[in-house]
Amino acid sequence: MSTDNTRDFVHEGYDVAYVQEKWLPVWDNLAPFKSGRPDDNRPKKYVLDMFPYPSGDLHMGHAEAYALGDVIARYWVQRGFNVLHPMGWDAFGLPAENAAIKRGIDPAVWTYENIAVQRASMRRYACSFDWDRTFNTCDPEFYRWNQWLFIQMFERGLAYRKASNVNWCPKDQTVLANEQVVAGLCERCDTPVTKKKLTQWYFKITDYADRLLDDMSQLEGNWPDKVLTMQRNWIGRSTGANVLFQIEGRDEPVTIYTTRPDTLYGATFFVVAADSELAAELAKGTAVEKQFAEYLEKIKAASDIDRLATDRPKSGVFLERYAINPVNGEKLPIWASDYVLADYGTGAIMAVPAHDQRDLDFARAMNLPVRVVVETGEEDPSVSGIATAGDGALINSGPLNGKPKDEAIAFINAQLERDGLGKAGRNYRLRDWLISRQRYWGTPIPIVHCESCGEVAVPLDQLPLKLPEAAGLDLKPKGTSPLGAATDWVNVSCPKCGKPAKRDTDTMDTFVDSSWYFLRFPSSTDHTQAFRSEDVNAWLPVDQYVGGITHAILHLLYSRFVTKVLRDMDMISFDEPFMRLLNQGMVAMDGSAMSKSRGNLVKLSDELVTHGVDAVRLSLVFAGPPEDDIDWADVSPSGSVKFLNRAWRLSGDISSAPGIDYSLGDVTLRKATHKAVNDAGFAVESMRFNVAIARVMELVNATRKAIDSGCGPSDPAAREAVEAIAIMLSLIAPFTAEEMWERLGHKPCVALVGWPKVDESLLIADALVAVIQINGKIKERIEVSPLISDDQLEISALAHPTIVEALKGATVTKVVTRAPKIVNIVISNP
RNA sequence: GCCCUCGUAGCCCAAUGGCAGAGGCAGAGGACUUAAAAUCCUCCAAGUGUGGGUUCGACCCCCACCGAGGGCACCA
Repeated sequence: MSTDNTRDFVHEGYDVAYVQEKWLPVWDNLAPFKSGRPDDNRPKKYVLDMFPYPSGDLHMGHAEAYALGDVIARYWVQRGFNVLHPMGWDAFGLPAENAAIKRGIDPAVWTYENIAVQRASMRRYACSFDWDRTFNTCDPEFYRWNQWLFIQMFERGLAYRKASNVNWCPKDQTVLANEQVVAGLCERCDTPVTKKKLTQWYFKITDYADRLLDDMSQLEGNWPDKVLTMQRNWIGRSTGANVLFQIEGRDEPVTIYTTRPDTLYGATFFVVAADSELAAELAKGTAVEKQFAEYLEKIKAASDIDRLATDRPKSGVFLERYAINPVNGEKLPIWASDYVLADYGTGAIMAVPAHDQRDLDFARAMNLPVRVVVETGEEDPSVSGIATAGDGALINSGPLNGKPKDEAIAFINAQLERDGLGKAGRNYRLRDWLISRQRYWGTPIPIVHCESCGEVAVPLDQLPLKLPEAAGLDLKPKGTSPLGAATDWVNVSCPKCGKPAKRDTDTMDTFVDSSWYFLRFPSSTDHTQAFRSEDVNAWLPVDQYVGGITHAILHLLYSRFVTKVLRDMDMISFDEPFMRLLNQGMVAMDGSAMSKSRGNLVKLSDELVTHGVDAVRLSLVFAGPPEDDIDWADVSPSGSVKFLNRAWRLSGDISSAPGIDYSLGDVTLRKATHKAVNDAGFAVESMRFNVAIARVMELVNATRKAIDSGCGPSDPAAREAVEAIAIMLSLIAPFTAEEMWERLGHKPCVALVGWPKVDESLLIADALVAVIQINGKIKERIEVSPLISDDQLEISALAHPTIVEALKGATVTKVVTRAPKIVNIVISNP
């Protein structure tokens, strides 16, 4: 027995600490959630919780997510499915490296220590994971397949290196993918991101933009709309046209992208991104070259955050050069400005101030002409200052005059294409995924740079390309990868020609690891390949994915991308990795997110000691809909303790023997049981876990009453009810459920006994109360058979004394009857 | 500025267009107890953010507004 006397539940309840210790070894031994048994004929389901970063022990957020994932996984096990519910660690990344620098130890040591702590906590938290399949991404046996994946990408032209102005986090001293920059700040440390010109590795996710967008139709209704919207916004597809403009004094024309080719006749000037090469070229040798250079310096100094402010006044420099509008030969003055982005489209635009607000703002600031070419019926933009973006008949537009927008676009696109001056095109906001990182604790990029052969992939039989030992390396962030200092590691002979060459010293973004880890679980013990296609195709796609909304774009978009690449390689047979997605809410305290600095941190370990594992799990799941945030101040773990004790006490009251024939039991209680089982199952399948728990609470209350003042403890219905309660509770409160099951005279595991079978005939109530309304207002209630017909109910309603009285002198215009629930009598005069 | 979601007892939350309350927390009273705790029983409370509309009937569907949260926001 426990000697801990700080707990508040010792009184009439069971000893939680003792029960927890009692069952863990039993479960270890029975391994109820092992999913790899070869003779297992059960249908398959794959339930996956996003794997954690091992930054310390588990916290309340983990506790909520894993409690929810567990309800789903355990439910499908009870329903007779062979459930794959694995767990692993997203073990590469900066926190380990930063901790290692601080303490002067190997990041691996810190990482593996934390993994051990988390794993032990997950066991004590009774997570239904299949531990046979676990892995850590920092293990060479995992990351060698990261390297394999990289080489597959490289060989297909989907991994490439280019020089570009990249996002740079000055604090972490590494580059970031676009997805890792949130509102101009580093997603990880909130430091303002700067730009740096670097040659880096990219994955060509833009090749998959259309499929990433279009395949979302498969996810509609099964993923939160919010996430789908965020991904759509992120990909940002637009349709329009690419149009060639000649530049005076330049041989080559310049292509611009526009979504409104119908407004070509309304172009009154031309703008190039000030930080583009084109701008520099056009400015060169002109009288304004110096002015341009000064402007460029000024805008380069401005941070991304400044640039993001939309109400910033427009600025720019007239380059004293001209572009020729291809449809009417007009000379358009060319300006350089920072309101045009160098890396979207071609970095050059035609400006149509009448119908584009940004162009209008610029025109007004620079005193440039405004020409209306779409008759929208709104006020003249040059007067109102508001560009008119709507549809209408084209004017001042030559052959387009009189046409509506869509027709004009089709016409002009065809004409441009015919004349070789342009054609319809699409553009995306999505950029290629920058995967190089200048840090130590990640997967080495398996490329050798050779002066004669260029970029050469490390031969597959030489994988894993292991990280050099951390000992002796300076891991401090300094803007270049620490791997560069590992001379013996860096200097190799070229795999192709054998001449001296150098390894790539960057490591991969850790999102590469998580972009395919879910494929590894079905065959994680196979060390000859990344995954066995037959196993992956048998288990995947993931039936239910559970994790935080923070990965709405990053991890989920990358995973979808890699899945499609592997599909194209014929290695897997599905397009989308995650069929259903649940984003659990956050756990807050007193109205704000928990944090040490706020002083409102609730320690999971403390809560577990005070209330027990089951009560914490129950509290988190019962607190509300899973996707809602939970305020720990609003939930009552001690209330959960009380409820669990109440349920547990029932199991000790039952005086019948196991195996008794339920059909002889009290019908009223049996009906309550079958309704609860039916409704709770439906609620779980609809992810309304809080409602499922309410149904179990109801049944506990009904059973208490039945035992105390109804059919009594020996009635078979009482046993049926309490056994059903134990089984349903096994999804949420596994210790209590197992303890109840044992007290009911059974052997473990309650987790495997199967969801109680619902007898449909017991779902029909004996008698119901039907409501009689007059003009929608309730006048009377009558007890009726659940099988009553509309006609019978209407007759009884109209014959009821109260109704007869109420209808005196009134004209009945209509009677609406919905047996067995309601009769509504519509009268015209009272 | 645009888009999405949500507003139900003191609080957290339920309710296929059909009796607004399932469940819990908090509160009140009672039983048991020498007393307290625990347990058991009973009770209490909103007319669904506001204003319109559709309907025999609206928390639910439609429109507008108010409030909260989230996403997007020089992407041509």
